[in-house]
Amino acid sequence: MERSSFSEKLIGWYSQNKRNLPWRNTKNPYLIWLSEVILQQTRVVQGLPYYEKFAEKYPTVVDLANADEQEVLRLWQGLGYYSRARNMHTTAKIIVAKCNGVFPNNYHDLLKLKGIGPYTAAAIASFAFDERVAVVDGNVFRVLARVFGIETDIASHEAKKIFGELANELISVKNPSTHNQAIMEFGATHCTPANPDCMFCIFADSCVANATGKQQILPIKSKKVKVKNRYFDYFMIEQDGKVLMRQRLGGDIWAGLYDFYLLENEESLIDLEDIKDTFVQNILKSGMIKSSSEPMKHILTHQRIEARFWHVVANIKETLPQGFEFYSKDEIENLPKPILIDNYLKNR
DNA sequence: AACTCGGGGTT
DNA sequence: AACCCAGAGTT
Repeated sequence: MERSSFSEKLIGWYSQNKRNLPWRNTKNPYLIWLSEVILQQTRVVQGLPYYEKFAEKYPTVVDLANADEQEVLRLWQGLGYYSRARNMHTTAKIIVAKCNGVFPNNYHDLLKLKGIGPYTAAAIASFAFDERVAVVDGNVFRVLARVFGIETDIASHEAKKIFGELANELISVKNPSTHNQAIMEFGATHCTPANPDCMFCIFADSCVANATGKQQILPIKSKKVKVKNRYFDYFMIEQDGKVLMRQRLGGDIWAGLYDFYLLENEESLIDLEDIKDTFVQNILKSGMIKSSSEPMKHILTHQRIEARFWHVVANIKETLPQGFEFYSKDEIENLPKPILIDNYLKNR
């Protein structure tokens, strides 16, 4: 297929079928950046309310830079992949401190920033600054793999190069911004993973997958996530109306978020008679268990967590474990928390 | 190149 | 249950 033909068909389709999304009505690089970070590995419908909240609370990069990290994480709560929020906050501060609050205006410089990888740099550069650089996201992999019959494993190093080069050959010279928007929109709403609408497709005549019936196997992706089982016994320790919590450190899920005292086991939930943790032993000696929840399943992409909550009213005299403090109900409301914790607090 | 980082929707 | 989502950072 001719390069210009591909782009013209795509942009023609887009003009008729595009959704009206708020970040498409701006050239503001900050707002575009915000939307792109939110949409990394996140569906539009899930990210939309977060975009609205962030854009209202932090209208400029300076507002975001001046915010407390905890406040940013709290606003991000429920969206997952919390390093996105922390990196975005870090980058906002750098842009204010080192770039006088002005966004880098090209792919090369954007790529240097924390949390901005090849996709996001291309998105900002093309949408905000009309640079002719192709975005390559999951949608683009799928559309190109099918239309051009590319069977390279998209998880491979090679695929990034092959699909990237093809995407950059195809991208419109005249309107790279709309082209990039269009190919992703086409992948998201027409050339969908499970049931692409090949019957009414602009590429029906030339699409290799349509001709060979390979829509279901393309794109080819080898990587299989291995899921790890984890068992969490959480102790919500209450004293004088306040609850013991701590901020989680890096190196595990939910870095920067707050949760309760946790006993984790590899095989199963804990046996109350068999607790070796001295802090919990002491708590249970001087205090009392007010309730225990049914085991709750919390499914992540690569982990399957079974969690149980013990509500203990305590009378602690010893020093608290490292990092733990008591928080009032109002304070807890403002802490960023994993959805698992938030659900428990709301529903108990 | 492989691994890790969430939560939710779809099939 | 498996897959995917406007991916990126770390090792």
